[in-house]
Amino acid sequence: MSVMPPLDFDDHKTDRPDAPDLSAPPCRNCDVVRELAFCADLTHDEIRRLATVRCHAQLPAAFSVFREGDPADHVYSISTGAVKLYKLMSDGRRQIIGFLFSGDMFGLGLDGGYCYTAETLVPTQLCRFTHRKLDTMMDEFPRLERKMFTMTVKDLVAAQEQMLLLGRKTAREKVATFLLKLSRRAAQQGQPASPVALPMSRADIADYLGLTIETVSRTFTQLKRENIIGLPDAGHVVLTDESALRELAEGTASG
Amino acid sequence: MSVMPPLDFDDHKTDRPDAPDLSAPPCRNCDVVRELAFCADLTHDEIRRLATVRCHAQLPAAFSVFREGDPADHVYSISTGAVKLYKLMSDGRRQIIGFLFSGDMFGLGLDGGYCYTAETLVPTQLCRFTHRKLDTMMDEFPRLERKMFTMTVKDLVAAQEQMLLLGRKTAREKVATFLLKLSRRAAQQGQPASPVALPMSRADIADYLGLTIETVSRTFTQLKRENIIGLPDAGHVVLTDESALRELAEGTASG
DNA sequence: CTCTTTCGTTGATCAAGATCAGTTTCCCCG
DNA sequence: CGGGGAAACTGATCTTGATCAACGAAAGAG
Repeated sequence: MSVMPPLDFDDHKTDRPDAPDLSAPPCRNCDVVRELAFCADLTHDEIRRLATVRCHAQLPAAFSVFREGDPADHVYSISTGAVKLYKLMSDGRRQIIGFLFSGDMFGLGLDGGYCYTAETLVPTQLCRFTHRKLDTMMDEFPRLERKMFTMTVKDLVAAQEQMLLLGRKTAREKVATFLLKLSRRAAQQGQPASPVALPMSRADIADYLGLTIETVSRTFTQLKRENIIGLPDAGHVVLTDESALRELAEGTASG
Repeated sequence: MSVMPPLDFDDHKTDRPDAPDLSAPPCRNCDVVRELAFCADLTHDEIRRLATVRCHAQLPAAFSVFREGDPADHVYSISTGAVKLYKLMSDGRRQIIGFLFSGDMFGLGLDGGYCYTAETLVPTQLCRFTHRKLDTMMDEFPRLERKMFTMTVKDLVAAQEQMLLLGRKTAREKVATFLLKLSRRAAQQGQPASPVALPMSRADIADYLGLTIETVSRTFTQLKRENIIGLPDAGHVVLTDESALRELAEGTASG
């Protein structure tokens, strides 16, 4: 169920953190997502200050950024790419907590250890900050704290929405909700809303929706037969009938 | 499934908000939970300032504080009592997002409307603040914002834990996890950890755990037969074998 | 105190989705 | 281009928890 990534956390740690070529340009890679990321709302000077404590990294796909239980020293922001967060039970059951994209932040939590594992889905550029320095920055720049607070509230609202999905929706409703959410997110990022890309595997989708791989697969083909979606290949979905999908997602569907 | 409360929101609004007898003593009712509530960490003077914009209320049981979709004007903090937060689907399916107790805060969210309904479980004393004034206070007292931020991160971590429960745990595991959580929370509030009180109905528990009333009831009696818990009455549970419960909750149990 | 209503428990049956068991498709790599 | 392996798809069967139905017990109204 949970395959080890090609490189482990320690390699990662020793490989790149303070590599000189990465810390040079002040948030150059972030320009594109400035509007969304937690460093939005800051002035040019504030971003320059923030850049002095950040550390940039380019990671390959299927790479573990950190694991559940690791000492929680850093907070991350995604410049480009995609990340999944998940929790594991001792017998291997897995729940994916979220799929994250450009501008998303992760790594916040209680003291004493990350409460989920973070793994890249595709080659990903990350911005990393130590908790300690970020706390200092928040003291200096109230707008930074406010923005991070707001983003955390948004995450909480999304988590509550996901509780409704996991606890009360049927398989069809779960898949429909998932596809719409991905589509909206893609649009928000300036990507096409309809042939929506699925950078994650069927197993990932299943573990995100509280289903099995088989049920996800069956539901996809079922929706395709009903001409609600199209499946040009396993990694892309065409939202042929978005209104049907919306009705399905809310549980308002007839059939 | 969702019965209307005895009094509606408008009654509440017109009945008490700025009633003189409620705004007089500066957080007298909060003294007991000062350590936990979001106004912890503040100096005496800061609390005095905060008290000038707060509004206290005593609500009966089964009272709607606000409903999903209502304009989100206020943030609430529980002085004493218990509250449930839930989301509804159009066909009546319900997901309880959380059970809240003394010191807990609710009402944060996106602009434009509460994304859940808040209803008292028992007679409850609440502290109410307008978003606007609370924002002003946060600007003045960075410690206040920091505390609210921290509490929101905690809520998020709890929500992620609940996603694992809803998506991947069995009925037995769900119930075991729920009882342990309640017990720990009771202990933290200075109440006995073992004959733990269940201020909510079986329907509430079911809608919190993504189960039906019948399954919750059957699981309780099953655990009772196995001498893992005791059920003196419907509203109390004795944690007879806490370690068995812990194993069950983590999915480590043998049987 | 009794009637009524709601809530909780229990039993019988059902069905959505899980599990088990292949088969097909798509990549990746030689 | 062809072979190996992983990922996705599909079919058959099973199981958990849902649904349907009934009953008992506690709580609230008159």
